[in-house]
Amino acid sequence: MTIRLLLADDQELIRHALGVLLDLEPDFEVVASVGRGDEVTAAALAHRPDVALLDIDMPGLDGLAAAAVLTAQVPECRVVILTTFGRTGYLRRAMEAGAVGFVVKDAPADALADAVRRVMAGERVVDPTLAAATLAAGESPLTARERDVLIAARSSATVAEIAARLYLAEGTVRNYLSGATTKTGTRNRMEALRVADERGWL
Amino acid sequence: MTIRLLLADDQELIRHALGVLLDLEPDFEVVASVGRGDEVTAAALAHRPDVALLDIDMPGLDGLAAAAVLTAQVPECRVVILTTFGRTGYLRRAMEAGAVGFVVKDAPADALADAVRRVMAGERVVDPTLAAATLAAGESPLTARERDVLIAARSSATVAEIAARLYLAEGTVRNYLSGATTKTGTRNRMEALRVADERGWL
DNA sequence: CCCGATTTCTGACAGATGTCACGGCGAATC
DNA sequence: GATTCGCCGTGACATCTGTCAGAAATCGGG
Repeated sequence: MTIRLLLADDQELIRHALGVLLDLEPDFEVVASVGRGDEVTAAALAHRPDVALLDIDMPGLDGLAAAAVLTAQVPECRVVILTTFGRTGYLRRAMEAGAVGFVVKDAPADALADAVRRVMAGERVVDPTLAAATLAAGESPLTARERDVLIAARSSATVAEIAARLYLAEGTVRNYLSGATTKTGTRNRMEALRVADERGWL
Repeated sequence: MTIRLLLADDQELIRHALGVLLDLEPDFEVVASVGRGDEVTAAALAHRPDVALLDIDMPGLDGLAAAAVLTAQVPECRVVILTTFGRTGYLRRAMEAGAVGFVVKDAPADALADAVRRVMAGERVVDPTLAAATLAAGESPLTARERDVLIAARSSATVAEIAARLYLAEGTVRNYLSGATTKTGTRNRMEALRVADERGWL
């Protein structure tokens, strides 16, 4: 019984190389391969893969959102997130989105095939180094409001804009941003934003 | 006559997948594969590859520096830089470091093998989309001093620290940073730094 | 219902940041 | 030689940003 795979990664060269690598395994077959997050569900419906390997950085729809849609619409397809080590903060959200595996691109060569087989066996698979790092990062210490403000800060450059968008006084916004920078151990809101984002606190 | 290849990329899974992909070509043979920039030269001396494929993001020594060392010490080995689309600003510096090819990971699947063969035939190979983008980004509009200050700003967080390091008045540093933000079309020095870095202006 | 604790929100203040107008210097041009 | 132009360096000014102490609102337990 061969395992049918769907592959999603926006870097075509990488996607193709991974496809070749996986197709070499006698019990694997890559049945679909897409370069955009918003093509994942359609491809899954058309080709009925057993496992979907999704990158996080993709145009259209990111891998986490794609995972959520996919698990809702094609529940028999198991989702494995495959991404860069820097994006490890998304582990928790990936699990909430219904993923059952999380493999980093720094992992040893055979980790991917191994993860696929174990996922098919019903296990959840997470790189142990990664799990430890996530555990160390811990729960988000940010309050709901601090998170809101940080998210708004991502698209709005100035405090006044954020205040206007959230219907807050400027002082309030500055206060939340200050709290966020303290809790992230950074020195300004730009760094706080980056750190919080990396740790999956947004 | 088979073409001997050296592969350098810090993401082991990706490196292995690319290795498998290239080894499938009948006229290619991957003779060395390393995960750090500072291992490139030693591996090249030991295995005498015809072409070295180098990623830019690597620990130890980045791909550009590795390319410079490699072309100096093993001049018969041709260097092809293989990297992410976001790092395209490094094209000029890659060429200055002695690279004869520049392939992005977004390229079509056969672009890499094609690039290797053309490089072996004595051609220089650059993705046309990429060349156009680089041309559009153009020469750096930054003055020498503005570049210095931006580079110092990368490691020092505050204006006072930069001023102390470069023996300038704080006002002067602020002035250069202001110039840099204007020329990059950004709103603060953080963004200016990021943009200038992406475009290879540093 | 009341009390304390937590969260939300605000204005005030000091310090950092970005912009401006200015003078000095060297190279290219007329 | 005089002029023009671009780059380097500086201080002054208005604005933005981060931190603080504390008021109002919310919530859960006694």
